[in-house]
Amino acid sequence: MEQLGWGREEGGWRKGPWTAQEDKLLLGYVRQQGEGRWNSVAKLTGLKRSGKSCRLRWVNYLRPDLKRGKITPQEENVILELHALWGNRWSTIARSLPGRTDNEIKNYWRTHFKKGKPSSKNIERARARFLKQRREIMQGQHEHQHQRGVQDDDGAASADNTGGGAASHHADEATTRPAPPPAKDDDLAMMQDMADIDDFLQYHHPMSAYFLLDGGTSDAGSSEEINTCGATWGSLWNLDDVDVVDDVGGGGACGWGSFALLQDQGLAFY
DNA sequence: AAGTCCAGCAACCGCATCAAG
DNA sequence: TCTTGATGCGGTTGCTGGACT
Repeated sequence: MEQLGWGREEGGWRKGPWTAQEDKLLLGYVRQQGEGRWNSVAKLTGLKRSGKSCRLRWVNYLRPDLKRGKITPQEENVILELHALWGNRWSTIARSLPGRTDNEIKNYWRTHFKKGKPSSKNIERARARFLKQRREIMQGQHEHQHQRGVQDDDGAASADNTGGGAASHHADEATTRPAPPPAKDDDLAMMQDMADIDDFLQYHHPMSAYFLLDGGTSDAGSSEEINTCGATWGSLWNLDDVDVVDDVGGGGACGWGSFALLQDQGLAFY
């Protein structure tokens, strides 16, 4: 049944499901020309698809680094928590899940959570919990730096081994990490929270913050890495009370014990 | 076996943003 | 500065296949 021209040509452009032949043409184009300039795909390949359609097909289906298969529970946790922070910013969330597309995550959310679960209460709780932890850690670090005082003045490099190292790391990642969600509405307080969270994660938890396992070049899709990251997010978010936090790291270093542990395991994060 | 319902997924649409001219 | 085209993003729609009656 053909509704709304589904599977037909409209205005010179084909619409509807892609055929294997069309996929082949598009793949060939990307191999030769690289991503981008989608509007020239039709000219160069004879494909009767709009640039938009080509881009979408590539991003959501043909990209070689896409991770197939069901969303894992760990990924689901990440989706839940990031959605609690960012709302429907699917592309931002997707950047934290290598091999997953915004469309996939959006669909997953709609089918699994849209119908009232988890409750917005839980989302709020997760966010509040995180912000609380963040404040404590920031405070702890501030005190730590204060104690060190100016005695480190001669060694900016030495400072870089702690916070500075993270800072340089931070700078390096600036080009690849997801950009902080842009202000789109007037909920400035929330946006401030989100920006804080973003910066905070970047500094203090660069690995799990966005994993930043470059979907295009790394083996990010391996379930092992995903699971590991998920576990870290679990430790980040599932600290149901601050007692646990205190047990791990004496306040300031809370929860990040798992981070060190993962690094000890020789896992490469960047 | 046939019909219905619904979850999951693929794809389209409209709008926003950005860069080049 | 304005216009225009390309690209990105989020919302929505439509198809498919499996589960259920």
